Amino acid sequence: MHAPEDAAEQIAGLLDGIVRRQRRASREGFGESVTHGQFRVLRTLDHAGEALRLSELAARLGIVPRSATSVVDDLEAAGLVARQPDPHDRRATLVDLTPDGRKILTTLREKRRDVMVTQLARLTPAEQQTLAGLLQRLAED
Amino acid sequence: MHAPEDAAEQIAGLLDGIVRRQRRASREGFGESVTHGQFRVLRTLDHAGEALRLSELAARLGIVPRSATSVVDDLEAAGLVARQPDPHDRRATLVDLTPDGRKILTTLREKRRDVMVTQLARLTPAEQQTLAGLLQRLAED
DNA sequence: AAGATATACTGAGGTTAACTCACTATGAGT
DNA sequence: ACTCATAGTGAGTTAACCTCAGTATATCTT
Repeated sequence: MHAPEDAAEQIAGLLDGIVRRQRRASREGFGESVTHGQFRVLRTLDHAGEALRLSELAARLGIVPRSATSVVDDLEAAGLVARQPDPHDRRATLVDLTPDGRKILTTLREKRRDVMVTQLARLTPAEQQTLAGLLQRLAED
Repeated sequence: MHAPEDAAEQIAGLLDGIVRRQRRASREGFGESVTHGQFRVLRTLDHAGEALRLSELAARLGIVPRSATSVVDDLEAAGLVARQPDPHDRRATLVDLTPDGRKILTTLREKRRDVMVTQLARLTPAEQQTLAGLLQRLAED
């Protein structure tokens, strides 16, 4: 009747479904404040711990620079990041979190954590550990 | 400097990144033929093993019925699914795979499997098993 | 010191995959 | 017969990407 799925397909499907639901939940959780894409930028900048070139930011996000421009535009308009010229290269722009951006990131992280925690509660801490480890290896470039 | 991420956030980030890359890869693999959303419809219909009402299809995909209408429109235009009136309810429409749809699904599955297999090769079969099990539990409704 | 080539960003415009709101047709409950 | 709910769709919007072309600046070559 219908073809069987092997392990690879099954995992692909599961990942897809989980992320889909997770993303919807955080969209609702974030409300008006910030989109998922904007959140990713904030998170990346915070993780970097310093101002990043727009192109470097794009690379870390896995998107093309042109796409990063737009997200940064919106975040800048909202006052959550700031652009400044790169002193070493007048073509480049450095992007950094503003204090407001840093503040909101903390809130968003908590909200997202709440969402995940509900789902993750089905696993024991040890299992979560295992999962994180396996995913880490899948995620390696 | 930057706030620490706990396990939940870390897992959320990893899932997000993996799916992002996986989706890009299958977009390239699928080429012109079929989009990811269309693939999901084909897969769901095949998995159901029978014609589904549009609303039921939407529910299984986790999208609102209106969104399913559009995807089905495109698939129908491509001859991969067919709509037929539900004999028991004249408001409803049943959607089913056509032979062409079934055929293309097989091809796409293989392509997607190829993509996943590359990534998954970093894990042993036993680890894949473990991962599938953990994800399964996360995915439960 | 020019000239060619490469890099950094952005304007314009397109696609996918969702969404809401409002409408029509039909079914079900009182 | 009237009301209310359900099934699908037209119209229009949003987020998150993309490509292609253009301008400004940097770097390399001769």
